[in-house]
Amino acid sequence: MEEDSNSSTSPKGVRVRFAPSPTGYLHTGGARTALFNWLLARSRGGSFILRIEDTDEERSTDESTRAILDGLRWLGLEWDEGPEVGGEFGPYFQSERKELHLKFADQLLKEGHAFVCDCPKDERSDDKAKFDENCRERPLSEQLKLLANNPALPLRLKVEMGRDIVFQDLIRGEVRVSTDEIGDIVIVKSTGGPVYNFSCVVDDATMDITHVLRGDDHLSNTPKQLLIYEKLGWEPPQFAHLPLIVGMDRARLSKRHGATSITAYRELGILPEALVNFLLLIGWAPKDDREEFTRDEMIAAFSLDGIGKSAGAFNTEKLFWFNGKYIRSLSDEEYQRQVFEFVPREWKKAKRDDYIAKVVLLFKDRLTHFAEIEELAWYFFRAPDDYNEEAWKDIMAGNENAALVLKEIPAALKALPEFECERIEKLVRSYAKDKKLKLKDAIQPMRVAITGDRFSPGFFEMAELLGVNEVTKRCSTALAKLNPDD
RNA sequence: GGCCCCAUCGUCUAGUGGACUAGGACAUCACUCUUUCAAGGUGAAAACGCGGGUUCAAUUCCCGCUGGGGCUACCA
Repeated sequence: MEEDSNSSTSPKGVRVRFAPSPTGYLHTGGARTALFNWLLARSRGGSFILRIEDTDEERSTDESTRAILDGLRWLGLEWDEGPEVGGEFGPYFQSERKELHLKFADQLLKEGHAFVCDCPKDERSDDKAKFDENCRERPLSEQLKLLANNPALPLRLKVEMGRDIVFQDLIRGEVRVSTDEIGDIVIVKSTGGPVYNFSCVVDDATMDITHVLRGDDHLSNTPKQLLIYEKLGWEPPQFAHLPLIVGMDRARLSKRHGATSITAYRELGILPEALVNFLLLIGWAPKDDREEFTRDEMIAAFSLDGIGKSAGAFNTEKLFWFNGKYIRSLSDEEYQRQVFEFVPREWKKAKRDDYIAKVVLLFKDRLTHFAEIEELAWYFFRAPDDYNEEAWKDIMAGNENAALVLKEIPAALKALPEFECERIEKLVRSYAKDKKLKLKDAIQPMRVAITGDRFSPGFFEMAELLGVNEVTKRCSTALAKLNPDD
């Protein structure tokens, strides 16, 4: 693929847009499209424009608009023009541009490129090339009369049959479609509202958009839009169609593949940097083997020729891996601050913040996302009320030293002048040595007693945090279960 | 159904007409570190969908098939 540096790129640089319809939350595919647009603008010193396509009054909601703006900001994809920031090409809500769209539709009608169509609604849908020529060839005066009598009539574009519409897609290469497949497309609905493809063209053109970078699902819209540009006598922008993001089963991304909205990842405790880095690598690859990119690095490395043609699967495991990396790269303070948002309310009620801060730090390299903290660290806030069956069998019931360890070590720990990590370690190590036990055999029973299972952060740090009373209490609870007769 | 698009390890991908014994990453497995689990380190296993061409040579170019996907609205 050639980098285009040709005539259609205006001297002020590229102008790209992300144009979501506010009918739901910002979803994964949309976020990736926004990211690539943003990257193209930033890497070429151009502008990234946000336009909200809210012409579907039934489905558009303010709440969705809110969610989309929030989502983009959270991802760090700031727009140069659009809602809340303004710009000289506004308004940036498509619904507010209706008059403009209709003005150009009217122009097309007057120029004979469009016509009032009174064919029954479903008659044209099947065979586009065959239809009643009546309405198409009617003189303008008659059409206007028709419209005056019945305003609920759509406007169609007059499309010559048997023509090939050809364009160079920056990602796909040459795309060719026959007008036989297109037909006389509707540009204004019988409700009087402009149709998506028409609004889109008018907006892109009047907003001076140079590159339309959008999902593959729009590929078949492009020839239709090109026809509209042609009839309007406008120079079309460059087009680039991004391959879609699919689920691991290659089907369209949907709820059953897990989270699809950006908000959901935010709520799981995914860092925006991780999500962006991950999204970047679906459909785009750098010239080298790098995988981790800061914003500046990705801006520097990005170019359209690194974009592939085939759909990519959204692999949540890799996202989690990226996120773990990004979590570990946070400073301790920043990590604590962020994970604190995910700490359950009961923990905050039960324990002081500095205790919680120390606890969460023990899990910094164990988390793949912040929301995991609850299921990993709960035993720092309450004693286990049961023990994992396997763990109990292997480590407690199946270990003749368990009872001894659970009785003697806590007793010794109580005698410590200061219940602190290094002293605990020293004591436990020398105890194990005296009894000719492996350190593991001394520690694992206590770990099970404390956590209910065989995994946890380092024992000595954990013990220090819990305090001598809690440690001895949990050990004797376990001991009581192990030796019910005592 | 019609039209269109796509096709390298399970997944994201690199790559080229001969340097490919096809590279990297996630996941997997093993080893290592180690008080367990992680994290870290080392290593292993793992792919050019099939069939025809073109060519001295094809994963790379062409055609067909198969598979997957998209579009097929007076939705956006």
